[in-house]
Amino acid sequence: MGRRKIEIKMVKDSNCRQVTFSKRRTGLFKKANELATLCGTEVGVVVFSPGGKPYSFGQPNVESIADRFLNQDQRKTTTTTNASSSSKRRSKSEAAALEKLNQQLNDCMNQLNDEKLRGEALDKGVADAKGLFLGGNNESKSIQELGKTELEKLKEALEELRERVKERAGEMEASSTLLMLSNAIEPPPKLEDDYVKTKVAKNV
Amino acid sequence: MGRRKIEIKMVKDSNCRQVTFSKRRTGLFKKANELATLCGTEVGVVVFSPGGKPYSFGQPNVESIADRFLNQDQRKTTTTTNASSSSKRRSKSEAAALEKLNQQLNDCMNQLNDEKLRGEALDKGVADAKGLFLGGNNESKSIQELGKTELEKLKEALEELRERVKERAGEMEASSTLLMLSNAIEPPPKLEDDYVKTKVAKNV
DNA sequence: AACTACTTATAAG
DNA sequence: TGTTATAAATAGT
Repeated sequence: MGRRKIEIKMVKDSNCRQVTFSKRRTGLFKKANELATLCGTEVGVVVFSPGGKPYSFGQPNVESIADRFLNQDQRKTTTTTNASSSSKRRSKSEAAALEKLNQQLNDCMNQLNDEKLRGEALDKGVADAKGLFLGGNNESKSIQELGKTELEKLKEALEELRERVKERAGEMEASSTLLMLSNAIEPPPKLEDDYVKTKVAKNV
Repeated sequence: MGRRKIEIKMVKDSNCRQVTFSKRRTGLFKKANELATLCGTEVGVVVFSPGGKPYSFGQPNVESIADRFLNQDQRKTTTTTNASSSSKRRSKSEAAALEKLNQQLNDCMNQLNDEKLRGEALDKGVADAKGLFLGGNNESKSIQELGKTELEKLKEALEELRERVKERAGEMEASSTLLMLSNAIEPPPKLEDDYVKTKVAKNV
């Protein structure tokens, strides 16, 4: 949200870090207040500055939030997010907290696994797509995998390309690429072939 | 930050309120996490939903934040803490286990986030690749984005395709697709064109 | 500390 | 739940 995108990593320069801390603490408290107001809920936030000084926001006040949270009723289901632990109240609830964290970790790892599998599938798809154009030695297979609708689209797209070639016959990459296409598929007469090679040489 | 500016007042419709709560709780926790990460500081947030359900975020965990805050902040309580503030007597091993789980969950969620971003990038890449082939009206731009090396590869790939066409002149999809290619780029004489259309009709 | 150009969050659909 | 137009937060100055 600033002049540039930043990575969410520890800010190295301690001066910048202090500035960032101030700005973002203000923003965080503002958000907390809006949430409490809009939804009529209790919200508590505690932050320690890089120098160790405590800052807090609370609706109605931090202490009551902390107490309510720490002493919360065991009947309720506590949902925690991210780097958090949960409920309190002697060892009984601690066991529950551990169990719940465990469950969250489990869920998270499952999701991570799913995402990884999806990523791999996409990698493969991208590789195939590249192969189809630039690629290797499985063209007919790939082409055969295209559906009829896709073949139609391909045809249309290439017809449009042909028009472009006409329009901009003397231009750069696009044109010479299409000449190459033409050359590769329907070898032109010898002289034409040489002409094409000359054109291509400019761009390759 | 939405389609319209809203007043920061209690949202009347309880359904909308619940939606707003969910979105903004997510946003608040994200901000809290960013602050903690960017500045290397401890941050704790506790929120109760309109239904009274507690949610929390904590770096490293809410309880330690709460304890640190309640025990250190002398401004409001001169007397030492009572029942509510003391989780110091939690056993060392439990604290360590909790901390470790928290760290694992944190790591896992960061990885998950990375994977999701990567997956989105790949999705976009695949979509672009499809557009390049089947696509719309930005062919020349896309082709111009190909580097010289890629143009070389494209040329080689297409030359190999031409060979295949020769070899398997009468065969199915691959061949007719290539005939379409040819047709699209270098329109054959009328009679040839009709022939091609007949061939294509079998497969489209 | 104030200013914006940009990113991010989110209200509405 | 996912999308999009717009408001808001904020990084660099």
